[in-house]
Amino acid sequence: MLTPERHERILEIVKNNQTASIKQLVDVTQASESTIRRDLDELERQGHLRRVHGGASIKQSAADEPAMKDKQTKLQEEKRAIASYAASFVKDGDSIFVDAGSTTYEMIPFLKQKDIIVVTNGLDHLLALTDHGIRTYVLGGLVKSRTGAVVGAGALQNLKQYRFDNCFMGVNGITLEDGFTTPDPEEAAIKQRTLQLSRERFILADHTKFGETSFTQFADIHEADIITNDNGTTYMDYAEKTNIKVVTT
Amino acid sequence: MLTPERHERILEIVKNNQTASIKQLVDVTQASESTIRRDLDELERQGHLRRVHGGASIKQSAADEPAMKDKQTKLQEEKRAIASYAASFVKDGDSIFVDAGSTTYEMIPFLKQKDIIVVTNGLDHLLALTDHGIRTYVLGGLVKSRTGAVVGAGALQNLKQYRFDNCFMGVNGITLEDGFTTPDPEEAAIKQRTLQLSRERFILADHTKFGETSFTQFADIHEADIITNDNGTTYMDYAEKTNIKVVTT
DNA sequence: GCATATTCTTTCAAAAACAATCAAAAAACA
DNA sequence: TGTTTTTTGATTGTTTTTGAAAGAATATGC
Repeated sequence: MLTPERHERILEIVKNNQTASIKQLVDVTQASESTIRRDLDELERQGHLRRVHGGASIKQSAADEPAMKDKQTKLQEEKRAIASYAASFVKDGDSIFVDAGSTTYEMIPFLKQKDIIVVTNGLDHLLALTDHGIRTYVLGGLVKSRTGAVVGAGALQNLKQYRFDNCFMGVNGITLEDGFTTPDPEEAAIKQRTLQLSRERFILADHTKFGETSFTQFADIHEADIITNDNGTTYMDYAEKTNIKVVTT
Repeated sequence: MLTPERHERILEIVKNNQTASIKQLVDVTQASESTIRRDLDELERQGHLRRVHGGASIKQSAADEPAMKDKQTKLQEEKRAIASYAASFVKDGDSIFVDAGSTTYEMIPFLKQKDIIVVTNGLDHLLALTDHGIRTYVLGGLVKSRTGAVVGAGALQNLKQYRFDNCFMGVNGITLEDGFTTPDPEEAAIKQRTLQLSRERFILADHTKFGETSFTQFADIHEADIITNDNGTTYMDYAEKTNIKVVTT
């Protein structure tokens, strides 16, 4: 059996059973343990599976335990609900800023019908926006490969030429004391400047963001409206200091 | 058994079984191992299969429709050869501009190893560049959904802050009289400005571009070097007016 | 927590496959 | 027919892959 064929078989077995032992794979492929081990190392290096003691298992990304996956999709649904609600604040003729990030990304399908101008610093957003036929401007500057966000001095400079009716922003942490926080200072700088240029300011946040604090603050709690959803939590504390819009899912 | 017949048989076997060993093919064709090896090398070179240790396997994701696709892939290979040659002009430490367009897109894999800064106005380029871990800046401005290119007054303004060691540009038409032409005036404006900001200027053009004229001229024939490939054509006329680099494929 | 049993990593040598070369055979050509 | 070119198969030394073995690391059972 040739190497690629063996790899195929291994991947197939692992995908079907979620997991496979070395012995099992030795039986199937008629190769030695050493060879199987080397194969598994190689396949892990290529990111096709995860090596575990005694064999291999699928990468959690594929199809994880129901519990964990459920949580993931649930959060996604939550984000979509928030995004849909957020999009309802956009009127025809508006110029809006859509920040990089997964929650704001969900807004894009809901913006399709509208006659608007969108500025974004998110790479993924760009493609989706133009795909939906939305008039889109991209912020110029350095592209961070990890987050796919445009940042840096050039981007800040570039921002100055724009004024927005609304801006929509993701966030990593929200507390009454520390306000809105995010891990990356460069992205924070963009957010901060954008807020200054917008008439209406919306922060999109699912329930996991409340009570958290991240590295860099980009605004006080009262400087933007929050759009979130009903998750059993009450946001009374926040309602005193800011305008918080809660959509029920 | 004649050579073409042997090739047919080999391809057939590989396609049916996903994979085939040298021994297996020796049995079927009654040819020697050396001959089979040579066949496999040849067939791989033609892109029909993938050579692996011990034999051959099908090219993953290969849906072969020879007729229609052939012309397409041939042009693609031509573009890749040109792109590879073009990339060889980039040195460590350079700041370069890579224009939107399919030919320049092919350059990206060849830029991977280099320590450079890339500015681009191509959306597809952006993703590929960051994926390859290249330090990338995007031009800010309006995104044209059809071509995925950033254009407009903002982009022109944005360009002013940069200076390039090299710029690499696609083109739609090249003639001695009309110089370099492209259909979209807005993209032409970007090209024109970029040329002014670059120390060395390269136009990448496969053989279909010569003798054509498109709507908007962005440079005279002598204002940039041409990188193209040998396609039986002689480019003597051009050599008198400009620096034309021909890579043989 | 300790002893036992697996499993892992590293190393090494054998086996298989490889690329390069060359001369014979076949085919093409004149 | 004789010459040239191309294709082929055998041979060589080299590289890659493989399986086995020994000691280290990890998991398991009590």
